[in-house]
Amino acid sequence: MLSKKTKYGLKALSFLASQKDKKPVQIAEIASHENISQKFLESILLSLRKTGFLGSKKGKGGGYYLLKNADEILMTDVMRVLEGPIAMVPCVSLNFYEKCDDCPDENTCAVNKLMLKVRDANLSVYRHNTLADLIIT
Amino acid sequence: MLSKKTKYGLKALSFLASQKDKKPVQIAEIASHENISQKFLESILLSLRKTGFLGSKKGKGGGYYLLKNADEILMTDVMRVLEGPIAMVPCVSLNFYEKCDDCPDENTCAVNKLMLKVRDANLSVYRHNTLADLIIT
DNA sequence: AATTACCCTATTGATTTAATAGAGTAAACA
DNA sequence: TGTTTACTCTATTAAATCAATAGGGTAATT
Repeated sequence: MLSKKTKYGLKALSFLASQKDKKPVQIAEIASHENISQKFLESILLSLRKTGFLGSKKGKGGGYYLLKNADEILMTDVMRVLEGPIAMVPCVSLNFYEKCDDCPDENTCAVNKLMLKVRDANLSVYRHNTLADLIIT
Repeated sequence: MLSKKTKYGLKALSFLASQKDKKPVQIAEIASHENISQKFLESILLSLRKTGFLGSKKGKGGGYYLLKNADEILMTDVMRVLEGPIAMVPCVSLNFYEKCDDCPDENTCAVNKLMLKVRDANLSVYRHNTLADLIIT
């Protein structure tokens, strides 16, 4: 299951990408437009800022805005920040590899073999989609 | 993340599929060979029996065995029983569809659009792999 | 009849998730 | 310069899910 955090994060990014200009948008406006708990959204936007996707401006007329063009924001990067590893098991993860403690040999592991294919399929989707591809004009 | 239930279930199925004949294998033997808590494995095998993947035999010489050939067991079916819906959000699920209560319109939803592609990619993997494909001789 | 091994229910501890509360801080504008 | 606005941060909590454990019950085989 996709976490609410990821879901809300994607919706917020899409909303920002659909703005005409790159003027800051207030948290409250994003939250109400996308039906998201404002406080929860705050923490999500904060993590997107800390990872370089968003910029923020304080004070009157402040808010959040995209730091790059939507078509330069890859879904692989967004998903890794919001949802974590793309792989379903650590032993097939590119960025978060870990050996399974219960598995004697990855080369003969049925789970490993299947999850490797699943990972590749998912990666392929995320690599070929940018934030711009999610916007429906 | 893949749940332990699914992981263990896949390992147990693979172990059964790798047997020379279709004689019943005891829970204890599967558990020790695959490093799985025996009691936990019991409940998993039980659910696989109730969903028609396994047969069981009681008494001495009893155990679990595959009801079909490994190449007739599709990963889509196995995954749906063990892990649940393949889709990451209910609004793109084929077998477990549900409308998102926070989303006014699926047709313009960025999350929906992306997760539809992800679902198709995953389905494609699971549909083209059977239990036989997981076995490394 | 005794043994073996499956079958079932209930409970628990740990972890994660989603949300809430409340105080703090920095920037803009009059 | 002071006030408003809106982002920033920490802590807490309620709920849900996951993984495992315990223990007794039942059915089939020898």
